[in-house]
Order: sequence, then C-alpha cells, then structure tokens
Amino acid sequence: MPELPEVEVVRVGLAPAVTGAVITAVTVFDERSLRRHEGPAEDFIDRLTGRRMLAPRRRGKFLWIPLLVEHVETPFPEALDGSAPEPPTEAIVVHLGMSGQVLLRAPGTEDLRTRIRLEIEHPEHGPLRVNFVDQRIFGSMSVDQLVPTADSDEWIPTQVAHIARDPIDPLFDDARFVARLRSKSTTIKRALLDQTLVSGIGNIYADESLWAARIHYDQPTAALSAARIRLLLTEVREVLARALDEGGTSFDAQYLNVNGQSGYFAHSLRAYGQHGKPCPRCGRPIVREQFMNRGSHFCPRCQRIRP
DNA sequence: CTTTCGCCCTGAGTGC
DNA sequence: TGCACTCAGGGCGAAA
Repeated sequence: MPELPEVEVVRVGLAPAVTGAVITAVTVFDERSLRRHEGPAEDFIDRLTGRRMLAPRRRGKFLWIPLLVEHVETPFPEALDGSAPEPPTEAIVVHLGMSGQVLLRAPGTEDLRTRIRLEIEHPEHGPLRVNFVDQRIFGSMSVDQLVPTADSDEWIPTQVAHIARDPIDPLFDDARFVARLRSKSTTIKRALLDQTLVSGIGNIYADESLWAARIHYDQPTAALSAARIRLLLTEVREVLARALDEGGTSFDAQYLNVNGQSGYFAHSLRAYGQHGKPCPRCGRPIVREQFMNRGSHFCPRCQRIRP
C-alpha cells in the first residue's frame, strides 16, 4: 500500500524525467482511472497534450505535477510588457490508491494493467514513456486547478486542499495537531488515518508508529496527554524516516518504485503483518484484530488502553 | 456540525 | 481440476 514514503520515492524518481518535459501523447486505456477527473477522457487528453511539466510536488499520499502555462494568445494585456511568466494554474494529480504504480519506461515498453499512458519528450533525456499501472483501480490521475494555500505561498490542487500537511512537512503544526486530537471524540488509529488531521499515514505506518509509541489502536485521543501525542509524532517521523531511507517500504510485493524495482522491505516491519510472531520488544506474540474494516496489528502487552 | 459506514475494485490465495 | 469464496484498504459521499 503506497503511503507517504512510497509516494515520495515515486516523486523523487519521477522528478528528473518529467521536470521540463513536454507531454506529446496521452492514452487512456481505462476511464475508471479518471474517477477524480472532472470531464471525459477526451478532456483529460486535450488538457495534457502539448503541455510542459514542472517539478512534481507531494502532500501526504497525493502527488501532482504543475503544468506550465504556455498560451499562444496572451490572456492578460499586462503580460505583454515582459512581466514575470504566469505561475502554473493546473496540475496533473496522481493518487496511487491501493495498488497504483507510476512506471518510467523507454518508449515502446508495455506494462500489464496500464490504465493511462503519457508519452513525454524531455529536452535532455529525449522521449520517455510514463505508464500508470493500477490493479485495483483505487488510484487515479486527473487534471486539476491549483488554488492558494492559507498558510503559505504555495498553490495546491483543489482535490488536495482539504488534506492536512504531513508530519515531515516543515510547516506541520505540532501544537495544533495535539490540540485537535485532544478535542475530538475519536480513537487514535482513526485519527492517524484521518488525512484531514495529518496526512501520509496509512494502515502499515499507523500500526508501526503505534507499536513504537506503545499506544493501543483503540485508545481514545481525549485521554492522551499532550506529551504522549508528541511522543507519538516523534515515532511517526522516525518510522517514516526509516522507510524513506530504505527507499519506501511496502509489504506488498507488487509495489514497484518508479523504475520498476521492487520496494519490498518487509524485514523492517515490527508490528504490521507480524501476527503470531514475537513482539521485538517483549516477546509476546503480536495480535491482529479487525478494526475499521482493516487489520490492526499490535502487542497486547506493550500496547494497552489507558483510562 | 461531527462521526461512522459502505462502496468502489481485481487478482492472488484458499478450501472443498 | 475447477469453481466459489475471501481478502487487501484509501478516499469519499451519504447517513446517522
């Protein structure tokens, strides 16, 4: 399941190939991968063909590539006097969902279950192919408008505007996160998975972070001290940083990074998928329980609900 | 308003 | 061997 580290690996891998490149052709093999695009496939294709891409950006699990404005006719008279170039107003937004992959390929390369394909031309690297592959089709590509953020100079896609900053974002507000958690009537894993509170965390890194912080997944957040939430944030960052160091962790063998290389680093997981195996801290078997229609893995000795 | 729930989706794996 | 069934879960709209 691609979470923040996997998406960041894709962003970093994609950056040198797409930044400055022009999209020369677009093929949509499965319109279901455009579920987040407003408009038909023809609109998606028309908006992208001929456009030049800028450096890819990311927030949480969302990835987007801003598109340079290259109008033949100048829309605003004041731009005629050689003023600064227009900032990008649109972007390609990519979400990998459960099984999405962005594969950077030589021209002509085919990949099984390619849903969308971009042919691009880079000024230095020449022609390349970007295959968006997605087995379960929970992921998507779309063209979206960029809108200003309230707390910085950057612009983000409208689809991403409601998503909170992620824990490794320098502008992530720890104090605000603590305050929001403590004021909610919810439990901690729900909160970690709520992308409007903190983004980028999915089921794997939620379980890993909670194990590291010794917090039970169903612990009510209102009963957590500010210090304990701050400890959890520290562990979240530690877990994400370790996964980033390893190039993006995923238990899912089908996860491939941008070059098609496997990103499988299951050996670093301490709780997720480890049910029946001894807890690396106390030796008691890790337990798996159903929670929110997904699996929750935890140590029943180290992680207990506190009043 | 806040919180929870159900749906989307497919191929690998399992059991009879 | 073949077939029916289960499982994985991110995000979002609708319901409570």
